[in-house]
Amino acid sequence: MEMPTSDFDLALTLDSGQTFQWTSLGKGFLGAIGARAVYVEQIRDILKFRGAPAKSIASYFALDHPLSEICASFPNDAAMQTACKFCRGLRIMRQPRWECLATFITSSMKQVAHIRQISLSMRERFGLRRSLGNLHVYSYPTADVIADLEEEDLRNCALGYRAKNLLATARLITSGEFNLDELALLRDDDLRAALCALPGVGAKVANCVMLFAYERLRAFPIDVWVERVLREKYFPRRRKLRRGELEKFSAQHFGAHGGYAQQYLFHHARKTTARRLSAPGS
DNA sequence: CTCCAGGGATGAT
DNA sequence: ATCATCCATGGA
Repeated sequence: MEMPTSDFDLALTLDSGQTFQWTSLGKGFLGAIGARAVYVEQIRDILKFRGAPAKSIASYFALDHPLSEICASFPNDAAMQTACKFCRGLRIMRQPRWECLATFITSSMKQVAHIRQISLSMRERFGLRRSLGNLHVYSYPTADVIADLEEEDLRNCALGYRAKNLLATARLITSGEFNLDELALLRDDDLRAALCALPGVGAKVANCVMLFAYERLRAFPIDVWVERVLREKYFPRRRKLRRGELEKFSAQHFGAHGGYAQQYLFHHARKTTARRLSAPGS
């Protein structure tokens, strides 16, 4: 099957650090949407896909987001405009709630490559094997499945100290004490506070989950990369600057689609900041 | 080898 | 409220 798209860059979107499961295969990507194995491939403005209905694909990749309007709402400063140009076609996807929450609990103090490794390891060990022809992927393990594991099972997936938090959160959800779907009714501040009550969830992870799984496009996660960008580009000569000031500034400066702005700043910084190379001539 | 990563919880100012 | 420290792991 195939469908037309506009203002969409599949490879860019999948490489922007919001999801950690898709693997490059041939000209496209293989992954899972919920519990379905899916293959997607983009040729110019045509999106070819197998494994899920068009409606599901379009929703997952948020092809309905008015990207040109969103970009037009960004502040007209140099850093933002540079990032915006660099990220043309990058969309904030609609991810399943538990999958997104759990993945970002495991993301603490981990590089994107590590999060990906943890995520894939958990899928292979505890997820459901799903096939698409002769291709195979694994769904993300449900909260119920994880709740029945031991901490060591998760540590074997390289979660380290994060294992305890993920296990505790899974058990809160499985017990019915905490319902991720009911939270969708809450306004942003209440949703954030509710998520922060979960073990292993602080402001940053809560904002990621709000942005990537609750479609709260104003949520502005501040990780080490985004904090660097804010300090260097928006507050150059201010050595002492409180964290709270950065949060206040970003909430008012980037506006109703601050989450998109944040994602563009994040991805641009991560892809253009040269890693320190070892001493030349060695 | 060293450095650092899409941080959070805890306890001390 | 803000800061210091600890927590595990492995790619670069």
